[in-house]
Amino acid sequence: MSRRAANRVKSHDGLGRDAIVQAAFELMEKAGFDGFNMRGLAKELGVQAPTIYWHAGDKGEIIRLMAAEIYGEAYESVAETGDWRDWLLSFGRAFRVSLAKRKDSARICVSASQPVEDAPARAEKITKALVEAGLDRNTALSRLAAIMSFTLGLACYEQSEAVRLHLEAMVDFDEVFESGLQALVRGF
Amino acid sequence: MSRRAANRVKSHDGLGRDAIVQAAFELMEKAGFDGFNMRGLAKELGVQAPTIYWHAGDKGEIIRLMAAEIYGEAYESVAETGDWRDWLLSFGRAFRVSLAKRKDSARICVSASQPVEDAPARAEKITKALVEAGLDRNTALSRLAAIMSFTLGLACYEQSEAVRLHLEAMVDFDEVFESGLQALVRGF
DNA sequence: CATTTTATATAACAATGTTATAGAAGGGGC
DNA sequence: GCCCCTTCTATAACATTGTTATATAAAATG
Repeated sequence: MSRRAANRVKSHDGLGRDAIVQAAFELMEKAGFDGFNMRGLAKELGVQAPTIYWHAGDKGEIIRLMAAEIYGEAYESVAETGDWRDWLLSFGRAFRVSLAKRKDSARICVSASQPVEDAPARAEKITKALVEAGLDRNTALSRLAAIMSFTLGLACYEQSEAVRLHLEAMVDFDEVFESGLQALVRGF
Repeated sequence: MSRRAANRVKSHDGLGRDAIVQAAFELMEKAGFDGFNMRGLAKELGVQAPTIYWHAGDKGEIIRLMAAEIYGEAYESVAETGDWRDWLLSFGRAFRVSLAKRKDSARICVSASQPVEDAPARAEKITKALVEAGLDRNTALSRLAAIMSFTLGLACYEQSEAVRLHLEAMVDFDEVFESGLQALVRGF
């Protein structure tokens, strides 16, 4: 285990995974996705760039940790309810709120691809809830994927400066989201 | 106009904008989004990297041209019909087909943000068709945005290697798309 | 106190986007 | 024919950035 720091929980000083991810979000807020780099993140942490590699993996891993936090917050704040339609509505809104909180969150999620290690377990939890609420497993997964796709895709457009500049005068993204979400769930 | 080659239509030899964009798609096929770089594109064109800048601006511009082609093909192949629901279904499917044709097309679209110069005009055309089919302008824009968001978002997940590895055994993306698309349009 | 582990900095490398600059190739004007 | 201007291309080089190598300080451990 020469240099992998994979399952470190917390280092004895302030430079743990959590601190790095938090600093990463702060840098993302200031610099945006394109201006996000390892030296900037190091400066945010008051440290030199290579130090980060000791605690977290590479840049891709950090992006993945950020995506994990975005998805994690959505999974955690989903309202528990018996109706699968309410589950889907609640999760869609929670995902949107989590995305809206962070600058360039959509590009983080798209670049990260995999929401990191515990994502399957979390997706499994919500899928299970949908199954208990009456959907068969395949349908549950399909509809959850649709809700997530719609929410993520809209955030992509919303966070794209050029698109926003052209559309935000004409459409209200919150209205597009809410009506689209309801249409999707109603249509299922 | 010292160095902007913005409105060049075609150079007298083979190295025009179209050739560059075509080569860009070929390189994207081989190398993927992460392996896509200017030197590789130059090699694809049998030329040195700086030459590209004379014809086609910077890397961002090339990504934008690629996105423009993806969107353009979708706009062109949409079936003309009187019913706004059929318009939306047709456009969603056309967009999906255009995305599916090219490797990492979703990331191209997300990175490009702006579908390039003539995109507003094209979006205007389809919006107009929806209005003529009975929707008010605001609703037309909102629903079109929803269809595009869903289609793009699903492609993001589908083209994400890690997500696909975990989900493709459990869900059929074509089925997720088709059922989601129909649910959206039905729910409107 | 010696040694191993933990944590950081400095230096450096490779890849990549981009610019500066020089020069070839061809076409008009004298 | 010669000059010059536009058009295009290559070479060289620079800045940024992700990442690794390596030395070393600090802390724990025996």
